Amino acid sequence: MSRTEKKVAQLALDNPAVVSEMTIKELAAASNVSTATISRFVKRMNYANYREFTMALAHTAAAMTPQQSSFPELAEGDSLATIANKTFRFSVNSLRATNDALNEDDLARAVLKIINAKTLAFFGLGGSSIAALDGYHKFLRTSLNVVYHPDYDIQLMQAAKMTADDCAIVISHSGRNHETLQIVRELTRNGVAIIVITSYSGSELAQAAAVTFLSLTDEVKYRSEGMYSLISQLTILDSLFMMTVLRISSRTQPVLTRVRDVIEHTRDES
Amino acid sequence: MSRTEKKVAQLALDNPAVVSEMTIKELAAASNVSTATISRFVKRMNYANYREFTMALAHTAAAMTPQQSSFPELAEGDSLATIANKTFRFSVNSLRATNDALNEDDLARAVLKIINAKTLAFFGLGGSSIAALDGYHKFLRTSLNVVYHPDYDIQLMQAAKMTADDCAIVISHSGRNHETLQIVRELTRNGVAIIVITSYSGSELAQAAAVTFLSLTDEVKYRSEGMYSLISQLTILDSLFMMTVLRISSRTQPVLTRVRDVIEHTRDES
DNA sequence: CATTATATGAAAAGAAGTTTCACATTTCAA
DNA sequence: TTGAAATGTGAAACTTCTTTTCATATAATG
Repeated sequence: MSRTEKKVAQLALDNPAVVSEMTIKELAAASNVSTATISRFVKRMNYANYREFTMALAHTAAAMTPQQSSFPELAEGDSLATIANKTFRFSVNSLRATNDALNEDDLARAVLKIINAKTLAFFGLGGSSIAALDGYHKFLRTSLNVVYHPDYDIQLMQAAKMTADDCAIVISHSGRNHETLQIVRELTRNGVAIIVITSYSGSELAQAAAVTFLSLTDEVKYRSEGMYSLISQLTILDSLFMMTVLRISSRTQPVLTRVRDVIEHTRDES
Repeated sequence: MSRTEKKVAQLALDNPAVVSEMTIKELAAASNVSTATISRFVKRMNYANYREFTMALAHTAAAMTPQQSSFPELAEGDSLATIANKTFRFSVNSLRATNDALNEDDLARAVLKIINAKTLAFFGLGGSSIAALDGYHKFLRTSLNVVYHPDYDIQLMQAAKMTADDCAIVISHSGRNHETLQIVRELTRNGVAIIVITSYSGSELAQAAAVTFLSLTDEVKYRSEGMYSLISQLTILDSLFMMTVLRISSRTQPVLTRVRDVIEHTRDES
């Protein structure tokens, strides 16, 4: 791409919303190149004509706008409905970010470890105990042998009992909680396959894991992250659960009934 | 609006995506009117020119598309990543539906009852115990006097102890669980203010409530709804929590430090 | 250093969109 | 019912926008 074309591209990428409204003349004037160059440029970019190009820009701009406005900081004059809206919006953004960070490879390895485990144990303390409890509750509905107890000492004892045939799902927002790390060291010593769900990939916890899933929030600074990562953690567990059930049932049953099977296994009347 | 203009409008509304890509000539041909008429028509619609009109169409088309594709049914050949994506998408849709069902009035009444309660107790059994636990965990961080115990018998005893000065948040997906209803009857007898989070507005549970919040999923038929309503329940609780903290701190502190305060109060290192 | 390839803008050519104007249709009052 | 005024419409002129051509400049290559 040549220098002049870069100027145009930069302008378009910087504020697609504005450029998408411009005529080719205006854009030419704004970027100090001729209309001819722009016309050629958009064709090089595989758009049929300038109009198609601006349409595409408008689309990306529309797709980006929610991102820009996706830091719903609670402001002074917010009504209750606004606070609720922002809370929901923030949850949605967290889910999106978490989803984007997932990859097929990790999922495949995690599911393999889960369905081959003699025992599947959940570990989580403090705020993360809720996610661990949810994971336990979900996987109870499968044929797997699952274990979870909210008490730290019992979790530690459970970790000590486990072997290389087992699988542990460890949840911790920060990845720095001492008790959680103690459990992980015990698990590592016993050669247990560890699947970690945390928000920080650099933590010691993430290092020890065979597979790490990141529960992200798209705005970390001004917020109590722990609150929003919970929802991401739950949905990661949910994904693992769905995949596991589909895989387990596929061993024994024709494919067509599998999805229905998931539903039956997960009916909840509470 | 004249007859010819209606033809154009109809065409544009029926498939905005297609029309937004058309030139004025093509649209003229497609709707059997002259280009002049269309040009006048878009001006009557308060668009500066035809180009602006097509842009607007493209926008509405873009806004409509995600709605159409928002029922991510798990299909036979789905890869693991696809299963995960659909799970996340479904969670997002559930949150959106739940958010849309909220209204300022209910929120205001709920927050009032919460901050004036001498004791705030959470009730939830089975799958909903997770949401109840999360609510308890969140509100522990406030100055309120909060109570929750996973055991049914203890929940029932707790309900028996409560008075008209207290507030109960009862969570149940179906709203039909017998034990939960037993608790609610006890609460009602004692005149306790009841806030209900459930997925079915018609349930007996919802009838007994002072305020009902609906945790919705936008596709009910083919799914295990309980799983997705959990995330909606959590975010409703989260909203209530945020509103409560902001309200409580506003009694004693200047407004500017409030938001910061929320963050401090909710830091979570687990 | 000459030669070829590539990039660029001015201007011509071609499309797209708008306005004008003449004619048709409808509305409304007599 | 009828004629005048108002409104709606398309063809064509006109304007504006976009693309292509062509001559020139710049960079790359042997």
